[in-house]
Amino acid sequence: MEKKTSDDVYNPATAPEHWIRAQDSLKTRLVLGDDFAWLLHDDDKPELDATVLRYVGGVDVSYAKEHPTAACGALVVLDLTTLEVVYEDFSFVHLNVPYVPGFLAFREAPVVLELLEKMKISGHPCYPQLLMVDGNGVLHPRGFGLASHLGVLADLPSIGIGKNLHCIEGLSEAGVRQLFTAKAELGEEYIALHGQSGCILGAAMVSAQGSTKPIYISTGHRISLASAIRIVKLTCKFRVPEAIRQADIRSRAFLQRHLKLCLDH
DNA sequence: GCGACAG
DNA sequence: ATCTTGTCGC
Repeated sequence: MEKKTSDDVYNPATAPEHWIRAQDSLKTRLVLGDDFAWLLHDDDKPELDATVLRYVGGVDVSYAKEHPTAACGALVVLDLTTLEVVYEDFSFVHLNVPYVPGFLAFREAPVVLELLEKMKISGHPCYPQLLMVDGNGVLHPRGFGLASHLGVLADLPSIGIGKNLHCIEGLSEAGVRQLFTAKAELGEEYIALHGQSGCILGAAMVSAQGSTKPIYISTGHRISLASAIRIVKLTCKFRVPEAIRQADIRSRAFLQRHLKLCLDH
């Protein structure tokens, strides 16, 4: 039988302080600069034997309104040369942990880590060299959002993508809009997000032609913001980078299929 | 005190 | 996050 661990039980009275300690502990392992062996395809590459980034992972978790505890985690892998999906896997689970702003990882990370571990031990040749995450990295109240959490625990370079701004350190959508109108004439396609302390937390970028709403990019783990921005540009067919977009679309479809099958039985 | 708050 | 058809525009 399944054994309940402390992770399975959500105690609203103790969870916040427990979670903060866990985030602070994991954060000691966070690497903010480029720390990977591969190159980007458009890099100058004098080393002919160097590996080029090819397999980009995307993860997401979907939910169904009528079943509040039901969730579907998805892991997809894209071939960067074609932006086609070369691997997909899903996991239907029941979540006991609620969404609490600032603590998304405690709800969504376990199912994603399970999918990554399953692929890794299978020895699949397309195991991702980089992970793109639906949620922020260091653009987070304690500098350790879902993308950083997953990057550290999976020991993978990771990029955080927010579709909405998590307003911390005085950041606001209105402020971002103003910066964009000011920088638009300079041909800048993204703007740096400066915290009150002056450090750069991430970037806002208008990633698609017809879109005015930016996405919010931040370092997850083992990658610089500059490299993260380059990779996001390489993977955006639409506003949301393709790896995350495919994980989102396919996890939603899988969840609906799964729920429909449950009704028949 | 009040509102805001990644997914 | 979740639900959802048509419809406006290039």
